[in-house]
Amino acid sequence: MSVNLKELSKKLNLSISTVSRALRDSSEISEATKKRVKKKARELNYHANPFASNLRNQKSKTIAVIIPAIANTFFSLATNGAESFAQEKGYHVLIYQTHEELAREISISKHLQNGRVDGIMISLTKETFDTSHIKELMDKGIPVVFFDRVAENLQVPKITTDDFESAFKGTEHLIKSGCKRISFIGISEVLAINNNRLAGCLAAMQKHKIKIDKSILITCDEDRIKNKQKIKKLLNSTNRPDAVFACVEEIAISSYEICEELKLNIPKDLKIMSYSNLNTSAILKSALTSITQPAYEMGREAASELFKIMYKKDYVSVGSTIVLKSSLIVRNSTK
Amino acid sequence: MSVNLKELSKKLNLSISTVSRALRDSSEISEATKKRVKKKARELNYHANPFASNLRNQKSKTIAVIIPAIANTFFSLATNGAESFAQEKGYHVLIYQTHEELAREISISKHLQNGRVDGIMISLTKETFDTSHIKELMDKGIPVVFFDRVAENLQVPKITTDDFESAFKGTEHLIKSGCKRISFIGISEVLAINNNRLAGCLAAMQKHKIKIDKSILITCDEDRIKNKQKIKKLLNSTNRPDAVFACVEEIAISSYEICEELKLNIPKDLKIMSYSNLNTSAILKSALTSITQPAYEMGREAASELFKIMYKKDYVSVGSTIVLKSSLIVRNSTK
DNA sequence: CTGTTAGCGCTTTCAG
DNA sequence: CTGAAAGCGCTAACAG
Repeated sequence: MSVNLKELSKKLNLSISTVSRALRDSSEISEATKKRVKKKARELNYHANPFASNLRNQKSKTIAVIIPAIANTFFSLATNGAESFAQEKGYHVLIYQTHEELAREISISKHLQNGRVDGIMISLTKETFDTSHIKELMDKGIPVVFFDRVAENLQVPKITTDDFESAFKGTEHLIKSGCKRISFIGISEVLAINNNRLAGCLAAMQKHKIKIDKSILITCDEDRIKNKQKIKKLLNSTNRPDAVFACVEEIAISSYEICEELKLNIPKDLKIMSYSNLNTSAILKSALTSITQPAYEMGREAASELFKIMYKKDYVSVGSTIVLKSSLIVRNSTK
Repeated sequence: MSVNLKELSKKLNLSISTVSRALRDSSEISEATKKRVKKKARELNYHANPFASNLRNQKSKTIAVIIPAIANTFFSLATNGAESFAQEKGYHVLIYQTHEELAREISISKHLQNGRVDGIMISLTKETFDTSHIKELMDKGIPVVFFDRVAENLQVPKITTDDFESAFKGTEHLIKSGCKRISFIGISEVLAINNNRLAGCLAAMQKHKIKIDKSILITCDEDRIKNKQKIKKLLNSTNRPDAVFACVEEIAISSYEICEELKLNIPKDLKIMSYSNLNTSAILKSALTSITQPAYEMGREAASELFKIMYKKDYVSVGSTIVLKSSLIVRNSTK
């Protein structure tokens, strides 16, 4: 169907190897032939078969991005950054969603052991307590980089934001706005981001001598319906918190929706502070106060780190961590 | 590095071809050997090299999704649908962003002529007036499907929503809420979605005898800054419209932000109606009224159509169009 | 500077 | 039911 090197070389009365070299600007080919070859290639609309090259070179010029969900502001921004970086480098990006299921994360990891990609960027699921599937990839020599949802026990570059610090500041902001009973709603008991954010939140409360009530530090799970019920129970109780610190956007939105149902006035009855990137639009700003992660930059940074280790011949990954700064965006009406 | 068929067959004292067949459940292999082979393969953690298979089979089990931007509610939802469908079928998804630039769309198309993917799903850029690059792909025998931003002159399956009808209904809603001076803010003069939405909007105005002022039917372009200025000028003028019909979410958000700057009260001073999928969150609902497209379903539907034509041996694509229904979500405070 | 040749790892006739 | 061998299209070592 498509024209290949053999045909092309025949038309040019040159050997296959000469043509191959000419097309890849090898220094051992004269300028004259290079020009002639390239012209003909364009004429015949020649495009190298990537599988043949990949097979020969043992590399694919492709990276994988594994994320819980693409339809999520943070992850789609990060994917944007990663894809943009990769495109600049002439690389292709395969995308895989785990839908927050460890089983899928494992299955995808297994699939990628075959060398289909030269490197992997991953943000773990809520459920990922064990990372031996990632370890296996590394053992096969496939470069891996974590971003945002990292596993701390693996020797892999990690790109995160300053979760503890930002949560600390965010909570201080709530306290300064007069909140005395702050609830933390998390997404996982195994994810570092969750635990760091919780720790930052608690530290701020401790510093300002706010009583910590463990019964209003809750964790959601996979079940959306149950989560809503949990949050509803929390917000509908007689000694309801006066603020919610939502670990992620998704939870902030659920909380917001429940406030509407319960006719609670935000921010009078309840303040919502959340990690969220929706506030790139003015719209969310008017509804809650948020901690925004530099998501696009994280994607680019992660890709950039990945390329660094991909380019190394004998790749020995180190567990360095790059921490980017989040920023606190204060709700309009609170300022 | 990785174990291959040769090694595996050596360990089993079988020929390469027998092992290959056993692994792919060929009927000409005895159950006993199949079992033995598969067990060993698992033991040795064997994974077929995809490039070798691809080269041999001339197919990649990979599709490409080409979109203007991934960090966009509609496109990320659609990508979610496409990726989910592909994952179910055991296919991989390559993602490419055009960033609304025709030049990139062309460059990506050229890259994909080499057979890296078995099929392509694409949503065009704002600038795409000419689609010969897509035609070239089709001529190379690569199945293509359009979704949302389609080119009407090509014989390709197209998945769209009922743009005219929904815009008509959305505009009627504005009119019934008392609007008398409605502005349409578009994104392109070549995209069918833009023109169909505009047509629907105008038709509703005509039906209800609302005066159409061409000076407030405007089109944005690539320049974000200029766009904001245009919209600001529109909303700051003495005979400002009492409603804006935003062709896409992006424009609705800009309009919203400008209202804040100008201290315009939404929806009292200005109503905003928009195509938007942000309203999956309660948050946007409280700010504007929107027409929501079934984005996830569109992604799945487009993937599904793509697979249909990919599976056909001698693929002759027809220009069938599948139209999905959008829904009008009315702003809370207006109900 | 150009050509010949040997694979990359897999699938698939064709023989047995 | 199993094995030998050719070849997918490209690259790179080796020769000239």
